[in-house]
Amino acid sequence: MVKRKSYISDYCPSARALDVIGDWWSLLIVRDAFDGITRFSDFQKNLGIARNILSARLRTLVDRRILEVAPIAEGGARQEYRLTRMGRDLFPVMVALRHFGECHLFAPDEKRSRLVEASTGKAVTLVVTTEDGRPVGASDTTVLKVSED
Amino acid sequence: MVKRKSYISDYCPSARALDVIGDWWSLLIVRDAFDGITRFSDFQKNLGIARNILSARLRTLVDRRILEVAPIAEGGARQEYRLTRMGRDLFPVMVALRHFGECHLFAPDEKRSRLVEASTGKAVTLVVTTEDGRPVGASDTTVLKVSED
DNA sequence: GTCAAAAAGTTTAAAGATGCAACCGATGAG
DNA sequence: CTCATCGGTTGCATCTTTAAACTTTTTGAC
Repeated sequence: MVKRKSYISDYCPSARALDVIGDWWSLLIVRDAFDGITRFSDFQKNLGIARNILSARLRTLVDRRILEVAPIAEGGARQEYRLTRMGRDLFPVMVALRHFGECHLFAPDEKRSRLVEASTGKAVTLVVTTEDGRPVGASDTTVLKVSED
Repeated sequence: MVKRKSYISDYCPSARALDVIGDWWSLLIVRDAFDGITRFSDFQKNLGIARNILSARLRTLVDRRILEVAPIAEGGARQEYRLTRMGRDLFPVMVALRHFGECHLFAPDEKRSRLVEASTGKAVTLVVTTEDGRPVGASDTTVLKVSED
């Protein structure tokens, strides 16, 4: 979609992820999809995005298997956009962004929406851990360059 | 930086976060900063970004308190860009993106870089949990619209 | 100390992306 | 049958990004 130097994303998983959902609108569309929005015009109204751009973004998100299109069930021939399995796997990314926003981008007394567990109403957050479950911070970690799996 | 309808990010923490680091280059710069890069020309070489854009992005990242500028220690008058406390708090976002990339954007046998705990070499990952530590998935959660803190 | 090269930008013109409004064909409501 | 709505597409004006040239300090080599 956007023409860029692709050598950046050769080996780095974060860069490849950004290649897929790194432009301004894509993640907002995904956020709305997590909120249950499925229709073209609902995305459009909610985001205030230009229609041609929304159309292009939805197309590339479908191409990249983040969303899938299906005809709406009840009789009609209209379509709806839903997150694929892969799209739903962006959930931690959304939670991480939300958490960052909550911590740093709101005045203490400012109104905001909150993400909670549906059954208990408890706040949802996230932790970075090693594979055996111990929490780690940025400074405890290092990136191994280009290793075989 | 980019002119957008700002009513999108009125109350949603994810949208505000995207407002700050949601454009293509900013998160890549932050990723490099996590990798220890501090100098203008190192960012430029590593990313292949146009210099004027890098200059603009660094400036806005500094304005938004993600990065800070300081003169380089050893005698010189050159500057270096470092993550602030707030910038380091983007770590979970980077890990989430990296994890998504690793799971979905590489062929099984393809070479890639990996994020590990420095002291043990164990893989680093992340979990979405409730405040009391139980893991939850996207479908277990719901967003409460605009609530007072 | 001098000269050359690199660092860290700024400027400018062309190419590409985005936003806006108008238009269009297919449904669906009455 | 007629009209409004949905889900787009097309064309045009505007804004952004890029690439490449040009400054101005700062290093480094001799």
